[in-house]
Amino acid sequence: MADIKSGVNLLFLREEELRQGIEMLFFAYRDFTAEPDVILADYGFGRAHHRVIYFVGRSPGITVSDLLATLGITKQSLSRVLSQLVTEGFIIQTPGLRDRRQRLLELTEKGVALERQLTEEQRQRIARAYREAGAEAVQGFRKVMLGLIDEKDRARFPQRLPARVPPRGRS
Amino acid sequence: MADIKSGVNLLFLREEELRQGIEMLFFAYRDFTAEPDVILADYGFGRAHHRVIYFVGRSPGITVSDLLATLGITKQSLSRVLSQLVTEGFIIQTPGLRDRRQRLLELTEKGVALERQLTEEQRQRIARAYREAGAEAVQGFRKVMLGLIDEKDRARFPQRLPARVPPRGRS
DNA sequence: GATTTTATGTCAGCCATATTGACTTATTTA
DNA sequence: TAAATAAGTCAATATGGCTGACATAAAATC
Repeated sequence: MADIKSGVNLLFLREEELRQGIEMLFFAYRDFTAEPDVILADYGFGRAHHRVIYFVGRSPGITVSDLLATLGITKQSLSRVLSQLVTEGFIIQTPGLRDRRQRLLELTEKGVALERQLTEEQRQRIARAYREAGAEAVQGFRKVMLGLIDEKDRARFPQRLPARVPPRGRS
Repeated sequence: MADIKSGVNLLFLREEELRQGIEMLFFAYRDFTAEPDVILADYGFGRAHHRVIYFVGRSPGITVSDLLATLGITKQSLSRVLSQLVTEGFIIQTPGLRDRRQRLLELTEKGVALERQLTEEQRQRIARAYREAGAEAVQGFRKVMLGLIDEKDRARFPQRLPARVPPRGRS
């Protein structure tokens, strides 16, 4: 009887633990995106604009194809948002040197400023959470998060020394 | 010079680490919601339906107000989704006993079955990530995630022994 | 007992973001 | 030269949010 009861209890705890995991992801993502949304509204932009600005800022000179793959949306969806950002001077497109079909994307100064403004609060939120949790907890956080992410995207997260493309490779 | 260089390096690592944090959240959330979406499409439902089914399943007998607060949307937004789920027999509403203005929400058998089907993959994804990362990492993950979540929502995540409302309190 | 507040629901319209499908243009590759 | 690729566009559609205004029933308060 004690065995059964404890077995049930373990199952319950496990179920509860997994559900909490699901919900933590939901609430964290929600709260995490809420703050930039307020700023974006001032510009008449939405969350989609933020994502584009973020990833272009992250990888200056990124191609449209790569950006599409990163965002996981269709080019038609990207089109509106991207052309808006280009028209309003937050992003510039320059033809690729090796392949002139490509249009490499970069933030303008204005774009960099907006990216900073948008991401700053998120950066602070993460920094605070990391600081309060401690280095060991951060390692655990990374480990679990990587396990949650599809295998194909894990390569985006090198443990150390990202060996990234040098900033502003062209020009 | 060594000091400056190492200071810059530290800043760079910190920046890189924070950006990876932002991105892990983005990709984890995206991959996490992708699988249920496929199933939902079979029913003509969207992600919003999933969230309603999930939280009603999580707290049987929840009031509409509480559900709204949990989801963080307006009643007009909830309305479409909820009435669809009620009409199609996934959720039943029963008047509150103490306050007959309330309409307490519960999953039907059909609703429970769908909830299981939808959440099962997510549960497995979390379970796998937890298992592979280990108990210590999971503690770190929880710590950081809680730090990312707005203070007002942290009470949803008791460390142990949730002391939840007994399932099916009424009837 | 009358009035106010609360819980819920509904109608209408608007906006952002995503989708699919079809087609175009320029450039590179085979 | 022909085929494949990178990027863009037009059109139609779906989903999921939003605001505002109004309605009903029940509870709480004066």
